[in-house]
Amino acid sequence: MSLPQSDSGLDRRTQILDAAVVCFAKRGFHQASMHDISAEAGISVGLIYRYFQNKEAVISAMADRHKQEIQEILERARQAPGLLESLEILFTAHCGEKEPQVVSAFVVDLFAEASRNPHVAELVRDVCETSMSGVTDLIARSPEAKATNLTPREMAELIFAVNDGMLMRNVLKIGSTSQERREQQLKVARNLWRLLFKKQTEPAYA
Amino acid sequence: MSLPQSDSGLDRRTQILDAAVVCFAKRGFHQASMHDISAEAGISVGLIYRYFQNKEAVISAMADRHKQEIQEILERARQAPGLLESLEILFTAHCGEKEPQVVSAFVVDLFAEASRNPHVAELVRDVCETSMSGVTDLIARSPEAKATNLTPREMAELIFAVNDGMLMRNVLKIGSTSQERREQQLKVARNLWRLLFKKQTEPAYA
Amino acid sequence: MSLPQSDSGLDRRTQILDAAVVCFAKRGFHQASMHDISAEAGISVGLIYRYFQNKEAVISAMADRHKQEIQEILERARQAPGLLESLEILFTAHCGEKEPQVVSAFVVDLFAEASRNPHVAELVRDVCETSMSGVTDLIARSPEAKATNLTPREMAELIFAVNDGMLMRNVLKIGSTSQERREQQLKVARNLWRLLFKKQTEPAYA
Amino acid sequence: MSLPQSDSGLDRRTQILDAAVVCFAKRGFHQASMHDISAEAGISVGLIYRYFQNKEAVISAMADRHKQEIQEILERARQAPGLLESLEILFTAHCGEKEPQVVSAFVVDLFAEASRNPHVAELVRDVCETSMSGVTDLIARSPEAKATNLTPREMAELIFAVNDGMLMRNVLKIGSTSQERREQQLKVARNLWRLLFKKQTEPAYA
DNA sequence: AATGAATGAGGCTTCATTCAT
DNA sequence: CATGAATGAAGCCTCATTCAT
Repeated sequence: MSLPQSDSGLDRRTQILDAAVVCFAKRGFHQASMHDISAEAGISVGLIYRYFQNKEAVISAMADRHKQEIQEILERARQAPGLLESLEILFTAHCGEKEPQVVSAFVVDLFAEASRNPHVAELVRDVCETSMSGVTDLIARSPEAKATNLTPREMAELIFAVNDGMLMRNVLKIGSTSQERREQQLKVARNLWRLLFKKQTEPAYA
Repeated sequence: MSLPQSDSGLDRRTQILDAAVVCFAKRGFHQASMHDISAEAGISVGLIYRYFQNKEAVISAMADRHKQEIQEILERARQAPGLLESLEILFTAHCGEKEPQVVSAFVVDLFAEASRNPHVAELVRDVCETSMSGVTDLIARSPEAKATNLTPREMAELIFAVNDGMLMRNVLKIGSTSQERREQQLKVARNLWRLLFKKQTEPAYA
Repeated sequence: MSLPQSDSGLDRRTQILDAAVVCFAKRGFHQASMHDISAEAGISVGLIYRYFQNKEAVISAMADRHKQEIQEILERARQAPGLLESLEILFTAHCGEKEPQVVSAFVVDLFAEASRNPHVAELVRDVCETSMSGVTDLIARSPEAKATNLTPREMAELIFAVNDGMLMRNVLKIGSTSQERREQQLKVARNLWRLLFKKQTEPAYA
Repeated sequence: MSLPQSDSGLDRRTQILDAAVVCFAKRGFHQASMHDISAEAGISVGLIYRYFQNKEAVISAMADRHKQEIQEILERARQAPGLLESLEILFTAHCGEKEPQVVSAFVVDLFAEASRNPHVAELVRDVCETSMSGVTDLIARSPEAKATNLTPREMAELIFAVNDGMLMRNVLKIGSTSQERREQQLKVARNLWRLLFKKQTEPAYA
C-alpha cells in the first residue's frame, strides 16, 4: 500500500509468477491448475485473471520472465574478469542457482511447450539467439580463444549445447544432491572449455 | 489372419503406439487426448483400453519403446567401422532419422514427464546410462581417442550433452528445413569430435 | 446474504441431497447419474463436486442423513404418551411420512449398497443398533409390556423385522394408493403389537 | 454333447444364471458387468447373448428362477408334518440354505430392482402373492392356529414381514458367522410363531 | 456352437473461466 | 481490489452389445 497502483500490479504479477514456477515445475504447465497456482500464491483464483488474461498468458509471462533472467545472467557473465569465469557464471545460472531441480524442470517444459505454441517458441528462440550472440561476442573479444580453428560462433554453439544437454539430464535426478550433480556437470563442462580455450595463464607481466 | 493372436496383439499395440507418438509430438503427452490417439490410429477409443491399462500405460510403453530404439541404435553404432562413424550414426539416429521434428518433440516431452513420473524417470535414466556406457566403451577401445587427457567417460558425457542439447534446440524449428538444421548441428558436433579424437588418418597404407 | 458462508454451504448440500434422494429412489444409487442429480437440483454438475468429493460421498452423506432422520424419529417416538403411540409413530415415519414410495425405495437401495460398501454398512448397522436399543428401552420402561414371556429386546427385534419387512414390500406398489397400503400395513403391525402388549386400558382411574 | 440341444441349452442357461447370482450378490445387478458373469461362468461374453437377449433378460431370468425356487420351498413346506415345521423350513430356505449372505444380498437387490423395473416388480409381486396364499392356506388348515383372533391371512402377513425383515438385516453381516446369525433370527421368529399358534402338543390321542 | 476383438455411447470427474458480491 | 461460487465443455474410462472368424 506504500506503493502506487502500477507497482502493486507488478508485485501481484511477480507473486503469481513466483507461485506459477513452483507449480509448473512440480506438475508441468498443463497439469498445473489455476487453482494450484492461486493456492500456492495464497490468493483467489479470480485474482489471477485480473493480472493475466488466461492461463496461456501466465505461461507466456513466465517464458518472458525467463528471457529476462537469462539476459541478466548474460550481463553478469559479461562483467566477469575472464572468459572462463563468464562461462562458469553462465553455466551455474543456466539451471537455476538455488533450485536447479525446479528451474530445469521448468525449462524442459518450456521447450516442450515451445514445440507446439508458436508464441512461446518465438520467445525461446529469442532467448537462445540473444544468449548465443552474447557469448559469441564474448569469445571473439577474449584473448584466450586461440586454441582451435573453430569460429567463435561454433564455439558458442558447442557451449550452449552442452549447457542445455546438462540441464536436460538434471530432471532425471541422477546422483544424490543437486549440489553434487552440479559439481559433476561443471567438471565435464570445464573439460570442453579447456579444449576450446587456453587458460589465460597469469599473464606474462614479467 | 495369417498371424496368431499374440501377434495381432503386438500389431495393435504397435499401431496404437505409432499413433501415440504422432499425437504426443503434436500436442504433448497430456494435451493429447485418448480420442486423438484413437482417431490417429483409425480405431475406437475403447479398443486402446484392451491393449493398455490406461493413458499412463501408453506413455510408459512409449518410453519403453524409445529405450529399445536407442538400444538398437547403439548396436548399429557399435558395428560402424570407426569411432567417428559411430558417433555420426548415433547423432543422426538420436533425433530420429526420418522425422527429427516429431522425435525431438517427443523426447523433450519424455524428459519433462520424467521429472514428475518416477516410472518414466527410471526408464529414461536407464536409457541414458546404457547409452553412456556403450559409448564410453566404444571410445575406450578406439585407437583414435588419444588427443586429450580426458577419460573415455568424460568424453562420452560431453558427446551426449551435445547431442541432447541439439535435440532440445530442434523443437524451436530454427532455420528452414529439418535437413538443413541437421547439417548445421552435425557440423558443430563434428567440431567437438575433432577436438576429442584424432582422425584415424586413412591408415598407413604406405 | 443473511446467512454466513457455512450456512450457504449447508443449504447447498441439503439441496443436492434432496435432489439425490429423488434420483436415487427413481433409478437407484448407481443408475442415477451425477447429471440426473444436478438437473434435479437445478444446478450444474461441477457444482456438486464443490460440496461432495465424489458420487460415493453423496451416497454416504445420504446414508448419514438417513441415520439422523431415524434418530429424530426415535426421539419423537420417545415422547409419545404410550408405547403403542410410540410404535405407531415409529412405523409411520419408518417408511417416510410423505412419500413412502420414495423413502422405501431409497432404504432398500441403501441396504443393497450396504451389502457391498463397508462404509455404508457401518452407518446402517449403527442406525439399526441405535433404533433397536432405543425401542428396547422404551419397551422395558413401559407398563404395557407384560403379556408374554419375551424379553424387551426380543420384542424390539420382532417389531423392527416387521417394519423392515413392510418397507421392503412397499416397493412392489401392491394395492392402489400408498395411503391405502400404509393402512393395511398398520393393521397388520398393530396385530403384532396387540399380541405383545396389553393395551394400557384407559387407566383404572375409576 | 451327450444331451440333445434343448438340454444343452438349459444347462448353459443354468450355468450362466449360477454365475450371475454370484456376481449380482457380490456387486449388484448393475455394477456386475457381463464380463464379470462370463468370467465367473468360465465362458465368453458373446455366448451369454446366445442364451439371453441382453443383460435385462438375465436379470429377469434370475427373478424368474427365484420365483421357482420359492415355489419349490413352498411345496416342501406344505409337506412338513406340522405348521411350525413348515414355517421353519420356509424361514430357513427364505434366505438361502447354504449361502444366506449371497441369497440375501441378491433378494434385496431384486426388490431394489423391482422398484424401478415393472417386469421384475411383476415377478416379485407374483412370488409374494403365491407364497402368501400358500402360507395362508397352510395356517387355515392347521389345527394349531387357534391362539389369537387374527385371520390366517393376517398371520401370514406377519410371518412374511418378519422373514423379509430378517433377510434385509442379513446383508449387514451383524454377528460373526452366518450360522450364528440364522440361529439368532430363528429364535426371534419362533417367538412370533409361539404367539400365533399353540404347539400341537403331541396330540391327545389318549 | 463359441470366441473375443471391436465399437461407441455414456458416466464420473476436472478445470479454465466468469461474475455477483 | 478481491473472493470463490458457479458453469459447462472436455477428458478418461467402462461396458453392453455386435460380429467376423
